[in-house]
Amino acid sequence: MSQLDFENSLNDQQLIAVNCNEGNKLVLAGAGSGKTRVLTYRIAKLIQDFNVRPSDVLALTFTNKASREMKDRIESILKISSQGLWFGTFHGICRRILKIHWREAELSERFTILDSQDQLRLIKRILKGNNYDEKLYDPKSIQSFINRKKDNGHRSDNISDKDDEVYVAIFKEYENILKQTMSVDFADLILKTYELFLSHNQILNYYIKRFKHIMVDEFQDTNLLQFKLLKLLNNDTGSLYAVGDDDQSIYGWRGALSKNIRSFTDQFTDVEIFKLEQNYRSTNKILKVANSLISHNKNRLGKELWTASERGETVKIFEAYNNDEESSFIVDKIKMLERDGYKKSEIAILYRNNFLSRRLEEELNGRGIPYIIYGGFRFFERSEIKDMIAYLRVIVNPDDDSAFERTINNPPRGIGQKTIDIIRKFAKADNRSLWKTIKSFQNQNNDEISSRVKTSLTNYISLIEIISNEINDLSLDEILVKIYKESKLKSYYSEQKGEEAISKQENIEELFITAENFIKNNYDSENIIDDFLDNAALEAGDYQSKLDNDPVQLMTIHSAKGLEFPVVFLTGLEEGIFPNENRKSGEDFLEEERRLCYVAITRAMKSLYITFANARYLHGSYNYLMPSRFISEIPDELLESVKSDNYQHVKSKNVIPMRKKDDHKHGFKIGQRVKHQKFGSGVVLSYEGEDDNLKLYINFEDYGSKWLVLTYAHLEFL
DNA sequence: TTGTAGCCTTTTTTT
DNA sequence: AAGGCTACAA
Repeated sequence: MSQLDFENSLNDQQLIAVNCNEGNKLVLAGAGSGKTRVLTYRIAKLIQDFNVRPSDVLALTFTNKASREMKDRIESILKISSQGLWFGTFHGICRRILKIHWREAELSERFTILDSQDQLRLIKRILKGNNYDEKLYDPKSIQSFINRKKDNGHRSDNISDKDDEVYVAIFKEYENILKQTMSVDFADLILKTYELFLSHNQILNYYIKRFKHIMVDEFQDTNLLQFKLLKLLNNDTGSLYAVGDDDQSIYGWRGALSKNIRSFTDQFTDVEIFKLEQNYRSTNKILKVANSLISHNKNRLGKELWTASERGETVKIFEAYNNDEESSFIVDKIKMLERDGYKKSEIAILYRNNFLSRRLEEELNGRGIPYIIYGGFRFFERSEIKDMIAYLRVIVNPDDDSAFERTINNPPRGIGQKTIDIIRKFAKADNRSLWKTIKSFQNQNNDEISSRVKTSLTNYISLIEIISNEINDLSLDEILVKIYKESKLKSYYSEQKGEEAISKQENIEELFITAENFIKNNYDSENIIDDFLDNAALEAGDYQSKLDNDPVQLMTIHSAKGLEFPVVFLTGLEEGIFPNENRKSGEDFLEEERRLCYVAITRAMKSLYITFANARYLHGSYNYLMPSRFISEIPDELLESVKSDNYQHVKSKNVIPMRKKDDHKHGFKIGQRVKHQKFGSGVVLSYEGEDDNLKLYINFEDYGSKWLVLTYAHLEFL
């Protein structure tokens, strides 16, 4: 075994954190301080010098990308195999455990994983089935209610009496259906594993013994249940090695508790804490920008990153007229950076939400620059792919109602809403799945179902059964090809004209290739179909415009966490978009947005461009927007304002000039203070429409942000 | 009853 | 821009 040179690969602080004895450790590590480096070298240290077997180690992350990244790094520094070492996301690892102990977990061997889309559909169906008004009971808030409960370890029979009765009733029915249809949702993967451990001591003990060393990256992202799970596995005898940074906590909306970092010392025994405050990633100037921004947050454990690296270039800020100008500026710069010797894959474009990528994609496409999008319009979320996957799901598990409903009349085969409602009614009455219900129609007369529909149902049943029977003789990709043909989806799409149908067909062809690759990469899989399905639910699949080995990297800030790039473009810095104001804007929420911005800034190693646009197409219409408050929270002297004309770099004191076009014929400006009879005083954030239809978006001090029609609002301009 | 064209609403972030 | 919903034709 070749000896690793720990001394020369790590600085003093890092070395202490890597060389420590076994036991519970907490590494508080700032952005770019070599967090993942420490984690990977620690694993190497355990295996090399502490004689720990790889199979004694469990390495947990939050995103699939982070997990792959860690695995790659470990395998490149460890010259020995990491075989037996479990890498994965919390969800992925729990799925693996549940697949092994499905019987004890009271699951079916081939349970289905519902993604959030499936979950939402199911909730809508329950609402409809009970005649609840969707306006009164918003499906999305019910979805987050259920998820929040489960993330905190509660099921519907274990709920506080403060909760809305209807919500609880829907939660109950929801759980019932999951059970009936042998499905689990994302939260279930964790919760079922937790419950399995609580109810089966011998299983828990096995894993306590097995995972003597548990490593957790991004510890600030753990939720209550994940924390409890770690505590169970730790059992006061194991060693948990957690790495985290409260300033990078950006999953509060998903139930993550950054205070888990603080609870760590109380809840685990003899915790030793290490701090890594030296940043190796970014230049001094980038770091200063990051530090000045995050200092506006009150709720921090407190730490100041420093760096010994060069001062570097000043962070650039670009004010675009609209999103067209923003994207063409970025592509201009990319071409320039390429001439300067940067590889395209060293350049990342980051944005707050996925739809902001669209205009950027167009521009990149139009000007022949290859790119890859991580997440975003996910491959496995495309409707035609979901359709194909749904067929595969029905074949594996016909009781999977969500997949059944997706496939029963797709392509149209004469089974409409009415029929489906009838099937549902019987299914609910008999407490069984939709599939079992239509099977029972075959051998009994039912006057609610016409003979024509009955034939259609029988055809559907035999379609599924015929493919099921051949499942053992065919490979995964052959099964998919067969589904495509036999389901008539193939002829359905090819009869349609238009670009959309063509692109759908192409995507399905792509799915066949994905399946082939999946077989190659998982040759040791015991059940390739199940693994493929779970992979489709748990892993989104990245989308690449065309195959190229040097693409520009596009992703949301959330998925950029943990990564670094020599050049970063941080786009869409406008009020309403970033900070995003879709949810109620409490102080906590704003701080999380600010941390998100901090994460974005600290991804950059050498140069950082921040861009914002005065106007942008949003939801189909043209909107005027204010620059993000985050820009004004960064001291002017740390930013250099650049013009789209490449050669004219103008240093400006006033980074956010008042724009001429804000002066509107109605006599108000964006940023103008106004007074309303009922809502009191506020500030104009943006406007839309003209003349009598002119609507103002006003942020009232006491009532929050509202759209008001100018003609009716009787506003007083102050 | 089903299929579909066109209207209406609605968009955070990930597993 | 895309999905859901409604109204209407077949």
